[in-house]
Amino acid sequence: MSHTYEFARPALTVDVVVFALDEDDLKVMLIQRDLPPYEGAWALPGGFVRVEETLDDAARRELSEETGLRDIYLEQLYTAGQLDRDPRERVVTVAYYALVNLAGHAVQASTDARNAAWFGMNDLPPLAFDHEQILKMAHERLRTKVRYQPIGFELLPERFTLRQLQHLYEVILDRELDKRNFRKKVLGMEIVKETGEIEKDVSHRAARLYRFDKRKYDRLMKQGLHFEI
Amino acid sequence: MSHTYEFARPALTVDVVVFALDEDDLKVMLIQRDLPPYEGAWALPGGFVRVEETLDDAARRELSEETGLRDIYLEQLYTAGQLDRDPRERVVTVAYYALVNLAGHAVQASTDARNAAWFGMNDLPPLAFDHEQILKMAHERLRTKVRYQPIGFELLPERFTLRQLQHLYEVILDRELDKRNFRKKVLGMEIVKETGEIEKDVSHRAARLYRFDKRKYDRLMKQGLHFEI
DNA sequence: CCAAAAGTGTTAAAACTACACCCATGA
DNA sequence: TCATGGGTGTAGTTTTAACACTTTTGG
Repeated sequence: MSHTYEFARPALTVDVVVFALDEDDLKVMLIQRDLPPYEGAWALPGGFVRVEETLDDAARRELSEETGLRDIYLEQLYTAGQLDRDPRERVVTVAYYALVNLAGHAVQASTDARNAAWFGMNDLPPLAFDHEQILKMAHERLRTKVRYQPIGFELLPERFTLRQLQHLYEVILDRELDKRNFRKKVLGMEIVKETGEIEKDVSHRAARLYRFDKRKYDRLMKQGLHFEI
Repeated sequence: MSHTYEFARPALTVDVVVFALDEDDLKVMLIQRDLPPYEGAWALPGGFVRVEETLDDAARRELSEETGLRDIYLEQLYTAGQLDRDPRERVVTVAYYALVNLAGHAVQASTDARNAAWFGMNDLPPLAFDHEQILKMAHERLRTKVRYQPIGFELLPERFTLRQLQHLYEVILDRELDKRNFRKKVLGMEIVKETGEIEKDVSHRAARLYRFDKRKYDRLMKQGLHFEI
């Protein structure tokens, strides 16, 4: 069954930059293409938007189909519409970025008979289409947004140590932070809560585990809290 | 001539929120629709993206056709893809916002035989489609962005007084600023330059005219300046 | 007992806030 | 000469940045 329109229409796709955090690195999930164009090249997960689904739904569906990732933080980034971004025809893509914590979401990468894998941000292969550009924008957005919105917590397990949190900011902002000042600031904002538990299976003194207190954060925001790391 | 595709495709449009600044108010340009749906209702300027033009080009073209505005600051906002945002069929729209200075750009509103007019942000008519939502997002974006990016200057004439600049921030941020502190801060950042000229035709002491120094701003940014009002 | 990371305060410098008066100009 | 906004400095407070040692735990 085919569809006919009076005027030519661009095809519409979504692409998703999925970030995760490692002991030492910010990672991105990429997929190896098994069809032309760019056959064999690595690309962002994504695909065509169906006419009866929203953009967000399309992004989640593609992510789930191609990487097995589900129920993750997802946010629209921008829409790329250069004329020649796809050699086949005019394709406009709505780019998203997503944040996952590696521990919680098993990397059951290749569900769709495709090859999916995590790559370190400093160790990226050449990418298909304009995906390198999209990835750069996503990285930049993450860097700026993480400073004034508590989205970083999405990259951590539900319970985390302050060192993990600090490490997250250090990796994303790409600079070292002072341990005492960082803890003072985070604890002073009162948006993380002690769980009463401590780390397990570490070969040194175990750190306290905290939890992000979204309820409190929302309350403080309403009162005009200026969250900033 | 018609176009046929294997799968149904959403229509793709652009819509633009054009902001301008008044002596006392933030204004938006709206257009009265002369066709269904929402015939007679006010709406954001915008229209269909042609298959051979980029999204930015489409936004500029529509703006020029419908409002006569040209060569203005334009930035992509987000893409709205709810299923029912247009009663006719599935339409995905890429929303933009634009900033103009009222003095420099004659409001030659209705070129396209349409009715175009400026509305104060506190005096808006009901809007067609989801345009109220888009406008709200644009307003919010302007408020947040203006604080850490010098886009506000786009709303002023090339030469402006510090009071105009302060007024701009007061209107957008919706709070009063202290005159001395504001001037200290702006002048301290060294991103505005005295022109040597002063205001004309005012019935009180004439203020000095300044100019935004983009060259210097870019230089300072590279050195890691944290611009913030 | 060693290695590894947890946890903890103080001080100096910088940034921010609040605040009031005289000056220049045109009507 | 009056009304209108232009232009200017200081002091108290808050925020930030720099900095080092003791504690706990497992191996």
